[in-house]
Amino acid sequence: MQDKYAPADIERAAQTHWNKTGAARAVEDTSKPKYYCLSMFPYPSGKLHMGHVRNYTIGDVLSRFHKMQGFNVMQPMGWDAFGMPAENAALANNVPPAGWTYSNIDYMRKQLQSLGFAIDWEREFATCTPEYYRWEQWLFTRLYEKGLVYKKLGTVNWDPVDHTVLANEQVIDGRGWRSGALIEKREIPMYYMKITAYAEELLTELDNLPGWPEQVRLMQKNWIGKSTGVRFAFPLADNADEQLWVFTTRADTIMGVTFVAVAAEHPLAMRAAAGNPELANFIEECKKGGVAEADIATMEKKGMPTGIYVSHPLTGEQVEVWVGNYVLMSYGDGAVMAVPAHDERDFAFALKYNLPIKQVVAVDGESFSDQAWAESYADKIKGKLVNSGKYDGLGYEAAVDAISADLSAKQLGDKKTQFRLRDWGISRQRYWGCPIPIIHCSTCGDVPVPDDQLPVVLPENVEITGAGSPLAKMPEFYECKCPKCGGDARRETDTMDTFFESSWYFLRYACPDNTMAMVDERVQYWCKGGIDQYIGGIEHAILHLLYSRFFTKLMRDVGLIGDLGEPFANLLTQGMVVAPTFYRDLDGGKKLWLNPADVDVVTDEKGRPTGATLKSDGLPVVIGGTEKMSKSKNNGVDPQALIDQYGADTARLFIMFASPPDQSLEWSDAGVEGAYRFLRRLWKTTYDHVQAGLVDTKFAQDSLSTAQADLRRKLHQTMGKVADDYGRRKQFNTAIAAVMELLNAYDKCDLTNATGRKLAQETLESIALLLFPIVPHIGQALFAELKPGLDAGVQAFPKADPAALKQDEIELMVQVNGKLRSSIRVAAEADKASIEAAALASEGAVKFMEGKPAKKVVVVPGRLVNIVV
RNA sequence: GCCCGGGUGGUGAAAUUGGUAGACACAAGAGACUUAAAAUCUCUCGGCUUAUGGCUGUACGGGUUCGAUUCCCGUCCCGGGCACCA
Repeated sequence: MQDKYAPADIERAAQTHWNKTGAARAVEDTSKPKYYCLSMFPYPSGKLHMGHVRNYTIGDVLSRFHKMQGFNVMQPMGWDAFGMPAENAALANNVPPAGWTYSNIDYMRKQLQSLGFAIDWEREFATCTPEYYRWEQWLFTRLYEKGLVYKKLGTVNWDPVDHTVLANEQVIDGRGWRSGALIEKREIPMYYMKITAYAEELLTELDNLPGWPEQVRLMQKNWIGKSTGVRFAFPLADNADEQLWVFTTRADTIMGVTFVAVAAEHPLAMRAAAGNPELANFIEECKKGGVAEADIATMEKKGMPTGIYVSHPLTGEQVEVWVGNYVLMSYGDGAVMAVPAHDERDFAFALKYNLPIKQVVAVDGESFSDQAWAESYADKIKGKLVNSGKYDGLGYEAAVDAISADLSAKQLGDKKTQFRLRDWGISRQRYWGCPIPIIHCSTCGDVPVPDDQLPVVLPENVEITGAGSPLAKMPEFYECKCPKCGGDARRETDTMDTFFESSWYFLRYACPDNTMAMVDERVQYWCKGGIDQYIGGIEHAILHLLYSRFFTKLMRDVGLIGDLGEPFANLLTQGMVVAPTFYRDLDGGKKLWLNPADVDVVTDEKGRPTGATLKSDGLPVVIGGTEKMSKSKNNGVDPQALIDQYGADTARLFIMFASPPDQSLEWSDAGVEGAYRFLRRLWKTTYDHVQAGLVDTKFAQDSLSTAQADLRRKLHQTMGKVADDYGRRKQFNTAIAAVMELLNAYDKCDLTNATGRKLAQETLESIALLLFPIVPHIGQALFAELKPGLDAGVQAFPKADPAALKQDEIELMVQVNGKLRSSIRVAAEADKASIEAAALASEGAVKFMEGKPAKKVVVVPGRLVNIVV
């Protein structure tokens, strides 16, 4: 055995061994329970970042642990290869997106392999290849025929200078990121997936996902946003045949309506604007800015009257229609009733424009008094109706029932269930994505590309200019014949949202080699009951996970995957790896983001940052917020240096030890040294034992000294704890801490006699196996030294021996009035009365009871005694 | 703005079901070994204090309880998502 821990050597040897034995190869085998362990596949952005290392180490620990527990494990890997960064790189460096992507994949694959993950590389694929995306084109045409894909107008960010559609990320403070031009909203035709048809199932099935974090289920539930309310109409004052429809969850307040607000794009607004230049200007103003909801929701609420009046459906009273910049055309009917007395936003709006405020709900008879009252009252309280004619005195539910019944009788409305969830617009006016398989024919309309003409292959020789859609400038791509009539036609030049690819890749891993079908029966083996563990960033809690659930249901209903309806049985959402951001302001409001590795942070004596300078020029830079590591903020930390210097095991150990997986992790280099030191110490400890000679582990429990029995108890407690931490709690930091404690105890224990050496052998063998899932290379090497010829990865995970766990005497804490005052040692099986007596007699208890009698004594078995005086 | 999380020593964190707050580490300081350095080992390490003890302390303000980092109400701050970043 080498006396020094040499990670480079043992990692190379272990990886060679695993490759040679096909250790990570997954083959269907019905004799064992399967364990499909999936980590979210990476976007090939260039090189691995810390978030990847964290994500894939978690997956690897769970995979290796379950393999040792007897499962047939599959851990695949692939590439989410379409996306904007490839086009950005093309613009910046004049490299073709395909070439850029494939070379990134090659580099990142090597990095993943150097980390020693037990990945079945024979299942690898990239989503940008026709072999992959042809199947989603095929599915798209099936869904189009079923009516689950349809075309309608959608609103996008339009850059009027570059004449191009921008992603929300490319709109910075309302301006285009390259042109600096003020962004406008523009409506263009797009294809939509009818996810709302599955809203109810996507919602109810959340209750059948006990393996998902409550947090994620709640976020999805709120996102789908089922609400029951009333949809009703205001007839137009000058033409009762025409109606303005709205939806409300507060139909009880309908008698308090003092105006109606519509979106700028609403037909009524457009009509009113025709003869009203001022209003037309206002509507134009509403079109300024991007489409991101966060921006719309935080901007100043503005409005303007249209001069159009509608009749209140119950009172016939005239109510004016306003245009409001906060009303979204894409929600419901693009119009809302306004009840300033009972809605915060309406209240603020009414105050600003001097509109009437009419209280119609009261709690405990309180009546509207002043502005402050209304602010605290609005939107919060349901009570009894007042000022509402025949509805006075009714509570919320009775009022909604009565009002909706009256509306229904007049055929002006009814109760309705509404979802916040909107259909999924999938058209992108970009190049590096999957072409939408539709052909536009002037006589036949939109025609899906027939199966025998699939795939529609994305051309790879392309010029990226940043202005307009590249495919729309390539006649050799878009000129085609109509599959129906054979006449000249134009191919769709939009590509699909890249969420399309990531919504089904996990099913394709079961059968990546199938050239005849999207998926096959192997999905039934690997995905039965759902993928056993899915691991990925919490930032995907809503969109990616919801789309994947939706796709699974779509594919089920197309008959592709049997009755599989939910893709992920267990979900672990890892926290973000975050890092500080640094920038310098450039001309035109742009920012130059600087990598933390290139910046020196200046701190005060308390360790608080006071400023930062760029290493290369020593001049100050601005410290931004601490945010998730991302390409756009240039705050990613490259793990490669860490791997090169210390080896994969140290990198894996450190990142697992730094914090529990679901917590966000602020990156810092400090502590890496400690992880390395621990591995070195473990190596040295094992080396010392091996040098003294290997022994067997057969000995009688009662031949151990008290100290040795204590160590052996700790060893077997640690086995239970680590298995529980890996399997149930998924808290790897505490598992590592427990092994560190064990090694500390080992060092302090005298193990020089014959039994002691056997206990040493037992302890070191166990530690190698306990840590194997986290640090497999050193685990493999140490176990092979301790048990020559044996392979750590195929051993059963250590299991605690009940005889070792037995304890005669235990320590209990003694509190007086809830404060810790002393401790007592009692027999493990001592009864309550004798524990109470011992506690009352203890020195600390006597002192702090000050002679007063005990009013009450609480005994918590195995923990403490609390004496109340 | 809305939805979801989080806030514990100088730092990362632990406390699993309401029961010993700070395990395990990092950093720092002191010492041993060494010609010296590195490595290694030992000790100290929340704050205050009249120090073998006592008081206090888990963002802040309240509450429930014999007992609260944990449960409830309110406030502040930080992070994630908000439908075209992935």
